[in-house]
Amino acid sequence: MNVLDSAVKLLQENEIRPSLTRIHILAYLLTNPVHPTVEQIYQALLPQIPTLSKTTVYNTLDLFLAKKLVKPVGVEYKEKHYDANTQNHGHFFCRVCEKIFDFDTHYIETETPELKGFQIEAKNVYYSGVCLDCRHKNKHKEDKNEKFEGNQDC
Amino acid sequence: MNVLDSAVKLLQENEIRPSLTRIHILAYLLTNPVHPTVEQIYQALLPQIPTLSKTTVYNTLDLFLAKKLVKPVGVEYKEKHYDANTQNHGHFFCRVCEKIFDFDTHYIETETPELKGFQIEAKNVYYSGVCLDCRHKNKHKEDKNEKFEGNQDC
DNA sequence: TACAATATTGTAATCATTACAAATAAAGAG
DNA sequence: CTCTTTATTTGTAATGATTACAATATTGTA
Repeated sequence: MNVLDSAVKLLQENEIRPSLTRIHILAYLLTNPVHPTVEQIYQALLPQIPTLSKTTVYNTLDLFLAKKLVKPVGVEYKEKHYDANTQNHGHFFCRVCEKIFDFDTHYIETETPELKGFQIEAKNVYYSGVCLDCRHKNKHKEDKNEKFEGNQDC
Repeated sequence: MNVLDSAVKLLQENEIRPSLTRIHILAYLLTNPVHPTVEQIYQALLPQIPTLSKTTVYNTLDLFLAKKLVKPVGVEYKEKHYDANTQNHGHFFCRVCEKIFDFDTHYIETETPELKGFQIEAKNVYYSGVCLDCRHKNKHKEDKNEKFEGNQDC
C-alpha cells in the first residue's frame, strides 16, 4: 500500500473526509518525519497543489491536532515563561488552571542508545494534564461528560 | 539576608552590574517561582518602578538567560513543528544543525511524588545539545575554542 | 566636572499565527 | 441534472509577542 492510500485510510479511520489537500498534507507528514513547520509543508506541497493557501495548512493541522493525528513538537505557550530555578527539573502544565508545577526528575536515569555520541547539554521534561485541585473542583463533571478522559498511553 | 540582598549577590557573582531594575526583576523571579512571563513581571514591578519599560524586561531577561541565571520554561522554537508520530517519544534538538531527532523513552519509568493525584495526559521529553554529525564536523574547533563545552549538569 | 561606558526607554518593525468573510467545491434532495 | 445546503479552501486583514534600533538617562572613573 502506498503512502497516499495509507493517508486516506488514516483520515477515514479518524472521521476526516479525505480531501486532496488533507491527503497530501498527511502523506507529507508520514513520508517526511522531519518534524516540519507550516512553512515547510506549504513550500513542499506548492508544486503539487499550486492553489494551496498557507491558511489551509494551518486549518488542516489544527484539525489533525484536534483528532490527534499529529502532535506538536515542543511545549508551546503563547508567551515565554521564565524560571529562576536553573536546576534540571520537570514541569507539569495544568490545562485547566494553566498553572505550571515543578517536580523533581533526579530519579529519571536514562540510557538513550539513539543518542550515543551526542553532546547532551540540557534535559527537559514536560508533562501536561489536570492538576489535583482542578480534578477535585470538577469531580461532578468528570463522571458525566468526556471533558476529563482517563490517562492515555502514559 | 533578604531577597534584595540575595539578588544583588547573585548578580555580582555572575558579573552583572546590580542596577535597581535588575535587582528587582531577579528578586521578583526568586520570590515568585510561578514561572512568570514578561508581561507578568512588567505588571508586577510597574508600581515600584513607574518608569519601567517592557523592553527593559526583555533585555534584562535576555541578559539573565545568557548568564544562565534563568531558564526558559518549555521548548521554544520560532515556528511550531509537527510530528505524525503520536506515540510518546523524546526529541533531541541540535543547536548547530537545528535538526530534531527522535528517541525512545519507554525505559523512562517515573514515579513522581509531587504529582500524586494529578491526571497526566502527556509526557514530553526534550534534550538539546550537539548531535553526533555536528560534533564530528567541528572536532577541530571543539578542542580549541569555547564553542563546544562539555556536558553540564546532565 | 567631564568623559566614556553602560542601562534604560519608546517607537517602529517583524513575523508566526488567527480571525473572518468570500469563493469554491462537494454532497444530498428533489 | 439542477438546486440547495454544507463543507472546504482561500486571501486579506488583524493580533500579539518579540526584536531592532536610535535616543535618552545613568553610572563609574579620571
